[in-house]
Amino acid sequence: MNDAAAVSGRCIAHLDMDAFYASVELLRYPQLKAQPVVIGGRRRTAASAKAAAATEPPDAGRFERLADYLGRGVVTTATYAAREFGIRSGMALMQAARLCPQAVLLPADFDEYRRYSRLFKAAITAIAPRIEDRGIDEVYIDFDAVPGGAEQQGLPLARSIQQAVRERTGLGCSIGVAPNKLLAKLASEFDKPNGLTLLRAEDLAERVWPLACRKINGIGPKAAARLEQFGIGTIGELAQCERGWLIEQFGRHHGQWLHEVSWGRDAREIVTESEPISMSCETTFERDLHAVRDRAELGAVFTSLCERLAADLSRHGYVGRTVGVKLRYDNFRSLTRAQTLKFHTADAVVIRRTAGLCLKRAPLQRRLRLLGVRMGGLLPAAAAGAEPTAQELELELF
DNA sequence: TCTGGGGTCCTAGGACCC
DNA sequence: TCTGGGGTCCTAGGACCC
Repeated sequence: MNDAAAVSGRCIAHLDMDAFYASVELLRYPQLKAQPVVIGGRRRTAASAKAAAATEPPDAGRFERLADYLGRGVVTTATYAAREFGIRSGMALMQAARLCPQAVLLPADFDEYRRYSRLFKAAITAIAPRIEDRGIDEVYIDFDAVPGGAEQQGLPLARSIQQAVRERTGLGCSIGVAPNKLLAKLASEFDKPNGLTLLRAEDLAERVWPLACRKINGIGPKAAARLEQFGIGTIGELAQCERGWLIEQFGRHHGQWLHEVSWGRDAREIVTESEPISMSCETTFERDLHAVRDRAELGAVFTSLCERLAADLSRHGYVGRTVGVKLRYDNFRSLTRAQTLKFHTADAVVIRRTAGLCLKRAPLQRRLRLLGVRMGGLLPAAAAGAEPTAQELELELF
């Protein structure tokens, strides 16, 4: 059935910024270019960002002199020089520090990354207006929406976008061009950094089948491990499995999907607009807290999470009706509790009250390392019904 | 060597209604 | 008194992604 898409010959690109956060930092601190740089740990506050800008990344930023600072942070990203030492994103900072004590540690500055994110996306849409946002550092681009965009298999258009991004931001990116999103995403990784890769349906056996299944967007560590148990390591090996057998092993939906992607088939459209489903705020404590012994501290954090969430909702113009909490215990096990209200709201007091009721339903004997608050069932505030009366609130919450 | 924060989507079971 | 299905909503957990 996906042959129709293949015949119609869509032309889709996936653009991925090269080592995005690290590259933004190197724009500010070019003297760090050859050095191992790790980004992670505490977020940069407005004050510390100002200090950082004034002082340049100080030698005090080196791991070996920051033992107290590393806390429970993880590596958000690392420059290619740091990766040489085995440092990977997601790794505990403590471990990264052991691998490369002389690395420079920079706190993440998401405001700055978002600013560059807007810049590079604007550079793209000035040339190709139909893009699908896939987070801070990547997009899909509909080449068919650009007159002549699919000519020469999209190569000239991809080049001009790559050039425009560099001129506008000083940053490099890699682009994959293919007949669908699945293949475009794979292709953008083929030649990083500054890559430009065309991948045609007929290249499947030669270029895609040798890759590990894990390379497919949607096959994570768990699925990859299960496939490995059956001796399926590559996408080609996956493609040799019978559809029926995959469905038996992985369920109707997932099994069918595994079969489709192994043959490079993907009919998903470019989605240019979407509304958020949920918003949340969570924090990991510097040390594990106990519900009774650290009651005051925990309560203060809880309230401030609810206030931040309420502010985020209002700032973006949303209300929601399912309030939830998330806990992570000292043994790293997580749990969630949720409650759906009869009305939509973005009110901090209502959120705090409802989240409090959720929290009461969770076991609180163990110490906690993380607390989070979430609002689901979002609706644009303008589209929501009337605020509940005091009486309705009373009924539901008190 | 212990493991961030912000999301989406899927599944499964139970409640409830027709 | 005992019995059907189907549909929708809600909750909880888990996989996955950036």
